Amino acid sequence: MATIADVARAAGVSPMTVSNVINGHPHVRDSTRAKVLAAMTALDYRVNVAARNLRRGRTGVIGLAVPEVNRPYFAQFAAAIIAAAQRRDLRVSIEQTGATRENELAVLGLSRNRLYDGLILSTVGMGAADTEHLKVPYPVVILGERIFNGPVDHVAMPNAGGARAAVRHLADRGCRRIAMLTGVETTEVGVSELRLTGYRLALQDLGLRYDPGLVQRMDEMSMGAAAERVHAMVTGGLDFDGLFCLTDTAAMGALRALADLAVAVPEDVKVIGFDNIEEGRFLVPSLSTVDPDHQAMAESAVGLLARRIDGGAGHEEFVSRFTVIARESTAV
Amino acid sequence: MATIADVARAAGVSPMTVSNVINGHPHVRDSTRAKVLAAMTALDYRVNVAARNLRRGRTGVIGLAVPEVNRPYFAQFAAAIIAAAQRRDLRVSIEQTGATRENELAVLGLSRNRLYDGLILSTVGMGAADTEHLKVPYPVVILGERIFNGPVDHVAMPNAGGARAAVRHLADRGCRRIAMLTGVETTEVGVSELRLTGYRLALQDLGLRYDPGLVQRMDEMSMGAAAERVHAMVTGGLDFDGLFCLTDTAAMGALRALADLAVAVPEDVKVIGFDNIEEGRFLVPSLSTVDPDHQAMAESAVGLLARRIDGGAGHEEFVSRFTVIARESTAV
DNA sequence: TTGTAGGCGTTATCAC
DNA sequence: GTGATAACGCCTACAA
Repeated sequence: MATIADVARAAGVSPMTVSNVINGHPHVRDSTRAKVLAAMTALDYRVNVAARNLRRGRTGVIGLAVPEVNRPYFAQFAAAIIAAAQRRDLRVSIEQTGATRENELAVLGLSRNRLYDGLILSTVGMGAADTEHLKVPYPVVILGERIFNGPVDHVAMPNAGGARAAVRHLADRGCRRIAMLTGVETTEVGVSELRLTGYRLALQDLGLRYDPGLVQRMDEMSMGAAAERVHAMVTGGLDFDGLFCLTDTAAMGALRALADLAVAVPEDVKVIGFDNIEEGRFLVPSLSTVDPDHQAMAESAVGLLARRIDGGAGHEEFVSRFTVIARESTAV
Repeated sequence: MATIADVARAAGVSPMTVSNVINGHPHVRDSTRAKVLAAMTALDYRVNVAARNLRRGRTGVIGLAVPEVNRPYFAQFAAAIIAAAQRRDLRVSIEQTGATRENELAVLGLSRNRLYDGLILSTVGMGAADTEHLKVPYPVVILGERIFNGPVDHVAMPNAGGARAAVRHLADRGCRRIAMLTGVETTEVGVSELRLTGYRLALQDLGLRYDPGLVQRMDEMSMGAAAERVHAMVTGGLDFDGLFCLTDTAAMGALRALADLAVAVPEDVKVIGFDNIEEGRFLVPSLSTVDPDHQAMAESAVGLLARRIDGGAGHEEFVSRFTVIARESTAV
């Protein structure tokens, strides 16, 4: 529990000099530096981050708010964010919002207590009407579509474009009755709606009729819910030969349900997901998907936030590129 | 950026009274409280956490160091920890160690900067020889076996017991040549060794001969590495009818490799994992596993840490119960 | 019930 | 190249 003052006393210098040594200031005589370093070692000195934060007005911590870390996609994203932050000497504190609007707003409020230097917020429940809430006195990067015109940076996925490509991929492999497994209509520009837009655009491209019966909405994007829904679709006699799932996680559930019902994938139904979670490669059959390049998104989110923390102005938007990854679940 | 002083001025009271209102002290006249609250709202006052931390000597943040959040098991665990911490008004900052000894030690050092009130450390790379490093001036809960006699609490999994039960489960279903997919020998009491102990004990119980050739060690516990290794085992002509995988993640890779080689699961080889990750239920075939009750472990880890933060003494150890979950991969 | 004084540990400023 | 001073915003003790 030694303080700078203790070290200064031991080294026979002033606290300020110790501080200068700690912070690598150039104008310190080598012999002085040596004395100070020796004293620091002897006393096992550690900086008190709270005091430094108070003085500097910064915490060195950024917040990351995601629905739940225990979802492969967000886990992957969180891992990438933490790694990117580490490279910039920032620590990451994670908040779980459960994908609800209230919790997303609560996180914005929390951070106003200067807990974090900045916040990366994955918006799922919030909508355009909540733009006001984004007017907070610290940098925010929204992970999601440009829902808001507020004073925030955005890191977006190519939702519509990726979905469009996924559906085209199914059609290229011969599918004509392509179903989509998506979420409930939350906000007009939520992930579900954007990917649904891509789905519809693809159908148009292909000259296929849009059949609302093929669009299946689920309350919750879990493997279990997806499995149940697909089960119901098949036993209910819905006719489809392709299935585009909103997320890979949902696709995992779908694959399981199809296996239960002895519907062969890809022979009877071809399945494609979205996110490229690591697990997809190892499923049986392995899962075709849209890869939105998390790495680039994470790097960009942290980069934008860091720039803003350092006083950068102007609101930027980053949209990652995507790739369609063809695996067994859509093989011909 | 209003401070307590600003609020006090606006409300016509002293800063101390504002502080009392903020912290819910009882002896404040209602009318005074009302005035203060009004001023706080008007000025949009937010406490400065850095200042409060400095004064209180606490940060309200606990560190959670895991190899990587992007591994289903640790993601699940992290989610549970964060939820448990949230219930106690603690925030969780995550560090990724990559399962290396150096990084685990580095995290211990980091936290000495009073960044966290306490630390939950998942030890993988550290061994008994590192006990010294655990002597840090803040509470630590080790997630892992009682490797150390140091001044720390432990939250342990029933590694040996769970492994023993898993192997017995395979034998009960008719397996006689049971292979184990495990990690490299790191520490004498690492997860790999403990579960291997369970494996050997089970063989003894069953009167089966221990065949070192059936114990397959991998450098890295990933799906990809496991798939490769199992591929090599089969194409190399290794004779086995049961496979106990160190983790469910490894088992996912194993299942994939077996499918590639047209080895039927469970008919030709039965497979069981360890961890009960959520995905296991949805694999094809669904994965039998040992469930170590993460929920209880997480709750207990945060509970122990919170108690220590609040000054509790004495080193406790919590070992969770386990259950063997039988699914398709070990069906008869 | 409310207010005053002081210090938590660090660092920016500016003088020497 | 080094150091004195002051301040970051809050809260514990004590006084009124």
